[in-house]
Amino acid sequence: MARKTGSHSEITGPRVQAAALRLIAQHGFAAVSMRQIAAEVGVQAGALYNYTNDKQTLLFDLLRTHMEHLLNALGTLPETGTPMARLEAFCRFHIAYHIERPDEVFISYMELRNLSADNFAAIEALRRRYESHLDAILKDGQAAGHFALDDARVTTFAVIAMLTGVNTWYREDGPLSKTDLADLYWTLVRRAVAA
Amino acid sequence: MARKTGSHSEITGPRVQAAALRLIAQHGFAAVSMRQIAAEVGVQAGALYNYTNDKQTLLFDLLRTHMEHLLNALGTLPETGTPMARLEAFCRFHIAYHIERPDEVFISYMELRNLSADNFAAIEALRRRYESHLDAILKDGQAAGHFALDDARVTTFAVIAMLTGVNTWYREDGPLSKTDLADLYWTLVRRAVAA
DNA sequence: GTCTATATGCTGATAGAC
DNA sequence: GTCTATCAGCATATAGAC
Repeated sequence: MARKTGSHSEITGPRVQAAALRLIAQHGFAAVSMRQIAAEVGVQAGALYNYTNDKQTLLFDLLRTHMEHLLNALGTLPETGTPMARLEAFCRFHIAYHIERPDEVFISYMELRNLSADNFAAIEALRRRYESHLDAILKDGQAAGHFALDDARVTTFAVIAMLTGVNTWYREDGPLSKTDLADLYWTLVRRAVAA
Repeated sequence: MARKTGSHSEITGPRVQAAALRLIAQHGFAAVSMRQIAAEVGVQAGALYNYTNDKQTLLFDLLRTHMEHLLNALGTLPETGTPMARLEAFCRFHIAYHIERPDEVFISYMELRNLSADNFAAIEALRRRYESHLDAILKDGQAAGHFALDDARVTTFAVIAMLTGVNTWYREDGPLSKTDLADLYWTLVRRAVAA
């Protein structure tokens, strides 16, 4: 299998994504230059444009890929069971996924401002799909009398904000195991919504 | 009272702060240039350096001022009453203050990355002082048997994240009044912590 | 206190050699 | 697919006139 001239790697594309993700999470999109990303990968800046049309597209692809992975993973959760069981599964999933991918989560909240209008709309649509999953669970549980909610939509925002907040303080080398963590948050959510 | 030569305003300093706040909240610190801030104020870029040593200091002063105002306002809350009453007062205060100053809150979370190490440490210390206020209420209520908390520290993080999340979706021209909003969040918090 | 002018360096992106 | 070289523009910050 002949390589093309000058190719030193079969996987430069993913390495560009990984470098961009790490650097943008650390310094912010506007503060990171294409040259910095190239240096992290070990190529010259011009070579990056074999893998992205421009810097904006690079950011958009990072966010879109993250949201699609998140939605795919969400899709593997069982859709049967009581609303309470489904809510617990969602909460544990959300925490586990977010702890596992802090950089992706971080830039998906922090860099929305730096998306073009079209790209922003696309990411927001994916985010709404994710939130609507929780919203549906809450409304089902409300209708079945398992939950006592004054406003399901607000509860969705509140629960997601609370759970996502773990990324601002949780450290894997700290005193709490991931199971402890999920148990603590689940207890808070359960008590907040239970009838 | 003689003005100095070329002075066109007694309040350029505050106007610089306000312009920087608005632009940074909208576009991000690294994406906003001193020229943009100057244009918003109506002066040339060089004139900004009469009011700040450099761009970094401008950001730091915005965040420090916000945190100090927040702590001062927090200090006006009554420190007497049951832990439940103090918790309710804190929650309503936090939501009201954050809704009232969305730009300041936004940059205080988003631009921490762009602070120098020393400046970051200073802002983090102020933030910890704020969080410790809620932590103290939770621990008092726990000790008095009014709250049932598995972990007061985690509950502090969870409650603050949940309440701060209002800024990501709440709009004053939407269907919910500020009172409705505070009532909804307070209900969630109360049920999550009550014994 | 604000202006103009400038020093110095970095930016995103492209062209063409290999 | 990666390199080098380059374009045209904008960045922060400062100096000195007024």
